[in-house]
Amino acid sequence: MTHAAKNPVGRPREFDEDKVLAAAMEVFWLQGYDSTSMTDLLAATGLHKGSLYQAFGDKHNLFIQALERYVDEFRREMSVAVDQAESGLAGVRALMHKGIEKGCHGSDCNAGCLALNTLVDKGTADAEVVAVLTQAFVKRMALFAQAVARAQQEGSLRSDIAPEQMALMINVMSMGIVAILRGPMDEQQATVLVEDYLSTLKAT
Amino acid sequence: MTHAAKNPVGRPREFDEDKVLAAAMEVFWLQGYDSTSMTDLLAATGLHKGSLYQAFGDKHNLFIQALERYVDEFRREMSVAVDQAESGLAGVRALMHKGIEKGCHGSDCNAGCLALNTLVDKGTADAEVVAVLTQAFVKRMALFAQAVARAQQEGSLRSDIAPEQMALMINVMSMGIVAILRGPMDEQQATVLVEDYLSTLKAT
DNA sequence: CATATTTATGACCGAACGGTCAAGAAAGGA
DNA sequence: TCCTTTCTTGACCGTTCGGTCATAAATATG
Repeated sequence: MTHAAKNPVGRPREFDEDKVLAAAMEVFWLQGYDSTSMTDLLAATGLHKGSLYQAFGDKHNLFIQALERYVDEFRREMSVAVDQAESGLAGVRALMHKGIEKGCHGSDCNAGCLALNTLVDKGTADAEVVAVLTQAFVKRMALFAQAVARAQQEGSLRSDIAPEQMALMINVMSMGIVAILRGPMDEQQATVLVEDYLSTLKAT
Repeated sequence: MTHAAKNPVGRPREFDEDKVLAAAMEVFWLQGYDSTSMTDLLAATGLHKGSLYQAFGDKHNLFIQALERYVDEFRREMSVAVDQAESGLAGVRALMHKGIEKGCHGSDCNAGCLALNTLVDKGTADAEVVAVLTQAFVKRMALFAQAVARAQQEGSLRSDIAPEQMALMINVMSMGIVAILRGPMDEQQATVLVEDYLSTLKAT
């Protein structure tokens, strides 16, 4: 029975919840969960301690919300990219490029992917994180599988591997690329790698 | 001028340095650097605070040594695996399997790879970590490239991609697999994925 | 205006952190 | 035996951590 009240009683918020969440997400993204202190978050959001806790709960809660925001935004971007593609193959390529682009976020261009960073960092230890990430993974897989299936129907990708399986493979390769972007590989090399990889998937 | 003295002056160590390092490595592996407290390390090693600090320096120093131990051991295992292989293709397969096996270490079978975990966690922020990991990466690449080159010469892997580039690609795929082993994928699925992937690399 | 309700502010808290160090114990050398 | 050196033990330290809460301020309602 919680309908959004238009004129809520009490002192109104002085901050934009989503802007705060975006700022928190950014910090978690760049620094990781453990390395991000409440002090960092307060500085980034501009809020004071009480306000942050009252609005978002504790640090872990805030992180979960920031992570959800991230995966939603990411999926939306990927969805747009694949929808704009003029072919299945172009869609697959766009998805992989979007991942690289996302991983090359920020000034140092090696922040990586918050979802992947979190997965590798926390593994299966954190149940709430697992829930968010698995759901995100399923949706992401659907995007990949759809693009792959289309490309196979168009005859541009080989058909000797089931679309779901190929989608998984491509997804995993994407994750590998994004992971290594954190270290010894740059964006350009990653792009080359994508093309090399796609060449192994093309129909003969 | 530091030749190892056979009868060093002073009270002798009561612990095996390498055993302690192995224990510390294990904890860092399972929990990650930030989530591992000195208390955890003391419990795992059985040492007391002063001894640990006196023998290994501070936490970061201990971690670097543990990481070095890890990558050395890993590389040795990979080297053995590839040397035992009866063909180039078998070597490549063995390398990928070794990575999975390593990633499925421990009871929960999802500890991942300490090197990869560290790369994703720290990125380029920690200079000493970067140094260790880049050197390890180079050596690892050499192993992969050698196996790939052999397989290409034997005609079992396609030759339209330069061995170094294909080695990089395989390496990245391996990393992706190990990364996702931390989450929604199990060892068996990973093995299937390896075969699917190798099928895309085989010479036609 | 009075009251109820919500938010803003920042002082404050206990716990845990990484790290230090003084005192005692165990060895070799003189 | 006594001294020097190294290692062991664990008490101790200052800092930072995540988190709480009392108070003040701002709005809607009556």
